[in-house]
Amino acid sequence: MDSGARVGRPKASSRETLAEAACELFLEQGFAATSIVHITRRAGVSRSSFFNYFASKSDILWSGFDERLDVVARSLSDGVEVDAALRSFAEAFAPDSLALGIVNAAIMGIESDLESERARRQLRLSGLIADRLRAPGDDSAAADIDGAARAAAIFSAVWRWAGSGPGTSSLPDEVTAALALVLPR
Amino acid sequence: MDSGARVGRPKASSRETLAEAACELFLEQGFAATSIVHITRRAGVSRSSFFNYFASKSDILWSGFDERLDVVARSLSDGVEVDAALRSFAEAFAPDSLALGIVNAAIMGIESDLESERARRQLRLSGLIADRLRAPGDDSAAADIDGAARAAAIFSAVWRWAGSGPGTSSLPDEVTAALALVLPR
DNA sequence: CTGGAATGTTGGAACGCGTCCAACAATACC
DNA sequence: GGTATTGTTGGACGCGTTCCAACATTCCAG
Repeated sequence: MDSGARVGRPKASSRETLAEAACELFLEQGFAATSIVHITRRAGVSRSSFFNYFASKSDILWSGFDERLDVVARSLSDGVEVDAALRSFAEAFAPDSLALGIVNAAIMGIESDLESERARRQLRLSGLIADRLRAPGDDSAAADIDGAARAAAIFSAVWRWAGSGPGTSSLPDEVTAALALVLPR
Repeated sequence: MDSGARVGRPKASSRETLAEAACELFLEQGFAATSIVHITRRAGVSRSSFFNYFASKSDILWSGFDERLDVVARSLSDGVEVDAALRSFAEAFAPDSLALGIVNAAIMGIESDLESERARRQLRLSGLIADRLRAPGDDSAAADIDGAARAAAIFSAVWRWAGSGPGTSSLPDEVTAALALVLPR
């Protein structure tokens, strides 16, 4: 558990610096019109450095979410109960760039990008849950369907929570409410 | 119902020609390693012409599927019953580039692309169904969840059908079986 | 103090996708 | 033959993304 860097050249930037610069620009000129050069210029680093911090442009919005999703993936493959794993996802998720993007999707002009990226993650979560739910010897689509329903509940909750402005509602509450709507088999 | 072109320069190619050339190359060298220039060269046209036939590279695989999905979208917004609309989707869907891609996903190296593109469409269908299902005055996540479950059933059926090799199973049967697994509310 | 070893930054090249456009080619109709 | 129509072509452009070699900054061991 190293708290500070010990050796080597210290970082000249950080994810936060870049994400902040990026979000400002997204709000000012939109996502598509903001190039990576733009972002790095405002953050005071070179274009090459960007990819030391984010794997792609959309990663700026999704990296926090993805970290949480990775934790859920591990929990699920470690045998944690599905609903427990999903609820723990909600508890540790803080308002971040993604929430900002959801609220200001129209201003940033990212409705379509947001949908694509959401879709990928929702399907991923769906598959993770289905794998955990699949009964041995049952190769039917039942697990896929249940997984999709639960994943949809989670994402619907996140969107509702982000859309109503952070603080107005609690994500764990939204998740619990949505999961309660999933029909038990 | 115009059967033949009347006026103007006749087409030098066709979607089929391009799709065939593309699929051959995808099988030979993989999807990522096959550039659009590659495809058009084999098809005997110029690179510019490609975009007269397909909107993107992945469109080669998905255009047939998307056409069917557009029909479903229209049916749903025209008031057709959800299950009827979904079943009619299955009836008119023929083995095409997409089915080929699903079966040979590993050879083509498109597992990840296939997942992304599938995710987008599945979420789209999910939303279409949810909009049709949403009861007036109910702004809960219930419709989203039901939509996701049904969309998952459809896509699960398509994948099973394509994966088992066309001819082995019938897509309408797969769809009916999968829809039967969706729990009624 | 000196010289690695470790870590990070930088600029540039390269590639492919997707968009746009003006020039050109082939067809049907008058 | 002229002309409107439809399609093709080549080229240019911007962007995201990958790769890499050169360089900079820090720590630590001798």
